[in-house]
Amino acid sequence: MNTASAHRDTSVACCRALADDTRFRILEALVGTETCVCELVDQLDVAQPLLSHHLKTLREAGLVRAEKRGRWMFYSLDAEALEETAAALGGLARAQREARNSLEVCCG
Amino acid sequence: MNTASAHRDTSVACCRALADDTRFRILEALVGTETCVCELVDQLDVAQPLLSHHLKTLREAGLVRAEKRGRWMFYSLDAEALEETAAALGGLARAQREARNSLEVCCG
DNA sequence: TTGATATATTAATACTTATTGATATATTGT
DNA sequence: ACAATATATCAATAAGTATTAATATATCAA
Repeated sequence: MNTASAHRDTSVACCRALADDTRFRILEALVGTETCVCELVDQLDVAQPLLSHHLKTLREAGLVRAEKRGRWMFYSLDAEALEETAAALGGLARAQREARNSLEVCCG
Repeated sequence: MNTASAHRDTSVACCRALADDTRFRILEALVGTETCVCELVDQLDVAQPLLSHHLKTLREAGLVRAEKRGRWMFYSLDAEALEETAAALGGLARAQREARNSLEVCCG
């Protein structure tokens, strides 16, 4: 496994975690706040076991962190993973823009 | 449907299209070149019907454009959709960074 | 200790999507 | 017209994932 495909794996994994409406709403709800699951249940109107499941997916993708305090589990957004994914997509876009003048074409 | 959820829909749809290794490799292969399907078959070692299927997914997400010339169909990267998705993710990350000082916590 | 609360896990089901092989359509060259 | 090439579509299957209900685990309050 080379570096390029390792980076691709990371980006694809993050995009997969982001590719669900419920999970994206969770991330939006977590911006700027440490939030427990019961609060998310109220805010997002999603069943608790389903939330735990999606939060696990997000945690495995590195997009959120979890910290247990008392009987609550507090989730927070990890900006770094988001930034890396954004940079990967932005990098592709930029490379495309820069190459636009010298577009190769195959199969003449 | 309000603006916020419409934007979310767009981001989620793009992420879903990006959430597959084969499709991500297609996008990388398309950077700076207009490429036909047969060329992608060679470069990526993916079966032709599968490629057509994934290209359709990417086109529906707005990530690639298709143009028929002769018997070939040329695909190219659409930087705009990538930029919009990158901006959406980057925006979440930035909002999180900016709010870090004043982190709310629920459930005392 | 007992009951209540918060979260995670498990099992079952439904749904979506990736993949493959076969075939249809369109275009070009002979 | 015919054969060859390029691409798309279709049908079938396999694999993955979202969702729900039930249950387990952990913590706190009384």
